[in-house]
Amino acid sequence: MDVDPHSLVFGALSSATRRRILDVLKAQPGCSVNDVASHFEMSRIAVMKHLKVLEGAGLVLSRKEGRRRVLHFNPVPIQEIYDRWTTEFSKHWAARMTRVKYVVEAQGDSDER
Amino acid sequence: MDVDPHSLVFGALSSATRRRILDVLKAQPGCSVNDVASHFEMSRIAVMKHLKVLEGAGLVLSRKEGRRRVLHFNPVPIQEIYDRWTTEFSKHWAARMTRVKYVVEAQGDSDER
DNA sequence: CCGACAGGTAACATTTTGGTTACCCATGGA
DNA sequence: TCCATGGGTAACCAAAATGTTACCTGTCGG
Repeated sequence: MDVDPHSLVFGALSSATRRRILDVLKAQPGCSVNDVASHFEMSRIAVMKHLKVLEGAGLVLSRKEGRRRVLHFNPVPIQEIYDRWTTEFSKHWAARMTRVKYVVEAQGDSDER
Repeated sequence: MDVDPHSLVFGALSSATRRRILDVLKAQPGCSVNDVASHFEMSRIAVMKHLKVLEGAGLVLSRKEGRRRVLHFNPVPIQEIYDRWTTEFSKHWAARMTRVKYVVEAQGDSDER
């Protein structure tokens, strides 16, 4: 995994567990680390590490409140990737569909992997 | 990294190298493995492994043509994630911006990471 | 004040990732 | 035919990711 923001966000989202954590934070904004951990089988420490990855990608915002850490989902990084990739891929989408269809058909008899 | 399609696509995109490979395939559709490898410092084998990851995520389509392997970028998996996440996050975006702003301001004095 | 509770660190084990070199196979051109 | 070219596999290695347990720190409630 690299250091640029894109890689951090994609890397964070590449784990089903972390995406589930985001779901929890969306459903219960402002909840604590233990609140999140209670939804998973793994140890609280493992959840904390996932939270650190998510926070490093900017997908989670947190602050200490007394002895609790208050967690919030932050959609902004996703929105940013969204905006960039829309403009970048929009020219490929409709235009490419025919080509992709051709490729898929043409490889019908080839070796798959 | 898990096995579900989402994780595969996000995982594939989490590497700047692999995103650059996609750029090459977008610019030179139908090019060969060596064509791609010529754009990078690393060995051809390393590039092939990246291509395998991309193909596993459905982002690259390939077929054998003589002794060459012909490569194409496939935007469909990104489009699918796009569609799903649009509907899933759209309710959070505009609505959340005020909350996020609040959170950011409120944590102004807290520890950052 | 003191114990329970929430969180954080450290050290460790295991698995996955990302790269290498060495070697093999197939094909296409002279 | 024969060899250069493109591709593929195997074995190996270092580093990073992902989980664990053990232990420490700070804060809230009684």
